[in-house]
Amino acid sequence: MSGVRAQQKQKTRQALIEAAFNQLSAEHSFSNLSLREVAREAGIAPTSFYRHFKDMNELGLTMVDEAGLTLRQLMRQARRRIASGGSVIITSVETFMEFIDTSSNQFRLLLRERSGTSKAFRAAVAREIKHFILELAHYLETETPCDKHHAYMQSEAMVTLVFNAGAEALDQDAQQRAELTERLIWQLRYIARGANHYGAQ
Amino acid sequence: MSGVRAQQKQKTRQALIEAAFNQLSAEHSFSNLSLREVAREAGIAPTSFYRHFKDMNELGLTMVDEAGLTLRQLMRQARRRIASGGSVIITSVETFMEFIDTSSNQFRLLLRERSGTSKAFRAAVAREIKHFILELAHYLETETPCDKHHAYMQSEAMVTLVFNAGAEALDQDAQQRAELTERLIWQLRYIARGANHYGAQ
DNA sequence: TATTTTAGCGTACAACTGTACGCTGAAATT
DNA sequence: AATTTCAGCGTACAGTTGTACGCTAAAATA
Repeated sequence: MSGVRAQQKQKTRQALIEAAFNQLSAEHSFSNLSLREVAREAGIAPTSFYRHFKDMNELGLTMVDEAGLTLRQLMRQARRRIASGGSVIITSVETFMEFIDTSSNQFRLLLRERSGTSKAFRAAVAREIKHFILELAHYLETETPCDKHHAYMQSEAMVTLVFNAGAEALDQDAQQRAELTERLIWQLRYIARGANHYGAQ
Repeated sequence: MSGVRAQQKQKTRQALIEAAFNQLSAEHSFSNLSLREVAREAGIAPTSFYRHFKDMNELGLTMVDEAGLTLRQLMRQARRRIASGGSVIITSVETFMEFIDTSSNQFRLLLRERSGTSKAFRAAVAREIKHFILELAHYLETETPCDKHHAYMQSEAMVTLVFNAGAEALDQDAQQRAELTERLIWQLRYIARGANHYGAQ
């Protein structure tokens, strides 16, 4: 097992995924990508693409999974920072902004396919975001005086705002981002305050 | 002035715009549209398209303007309902959900191009949304005990949540929408509460 | 060692795209 | 009435797309 052959296959499969991510940008979305372009950048013949994916859709879903994984790893790291004494809101926001900065194409994929033309894509992204919401909701439920239902709604609102701020940040310079982040933090405070008021148990 | 000729030109121009809107759907975004398909549906030859728009981009920007106009008109109507004694939050949310229901393709355009591949599109959509935020912020500033800066942040957060809920509603049935709307209303209450606390003057 | 499996290639093709170019007939202008 | 303007058309072309098909060489298996 894991012979030379399977190893090489895995390698070009990954090359395809990376080629696709590389071609994403502010001006290029996944649905604009062509199978041929991706294959070209990955250094294989167009027809060899099919040895790895049934079609571009399958590649895309794999990419969504990968982006979700990256995000989850980053947030796990954030939780560690929080556990060792950081502010929840500020640490989470900082971590998310880091994700947007260092993995902007992965974020762009999630952002765009969330409202894209493939139901499967939309569902996949929604699933990733839901993970997120549930994790945060769990935290809020155990660490703040907020009942389960309100914790969920609070979490949902917060994740929505953070995600959206991330989208805006993509087009902004450092100065604008700083202002955006500051507003975002206030807005998260509003929600925390309101939820703790209505949802106190 | 307004001769037979100019009138006919205006008519086919509108036919192009409507053809393009008709071709938008859950599975078809603006960037998937082809000039030829749009021209075909509008009943003109592909090359005649250029008599009306420089390219598809110009058509798209016109469509964004039109969608923004529709939305603004709807919200003006909502303000009238509020003035005659309705709840601000509930009336606004209901009006927005109505927009999504009756003009789903116009909403889809705004939703997708907000994070699309054309900077001009993104800016155009951002402008429409900013209108919205400023209007609501003005209302909050005059009608609630909240200073200017906090009124703006509150408004921004609220519009973001409403817009995002609209996006989710697109894929949902009546039952799910009702639940979503209920959550949304709670979330808006959180924000109102929190903003009034931190921003009270 | 002999056989089977398979990642990757090259060729080929039909479908579609945007758009350049020149024509036409009717409306508008003179 | 003579002239100009111009919305819309048809033809044409080069470029790109996805993918069907059959081949090859090397790795895996027997």
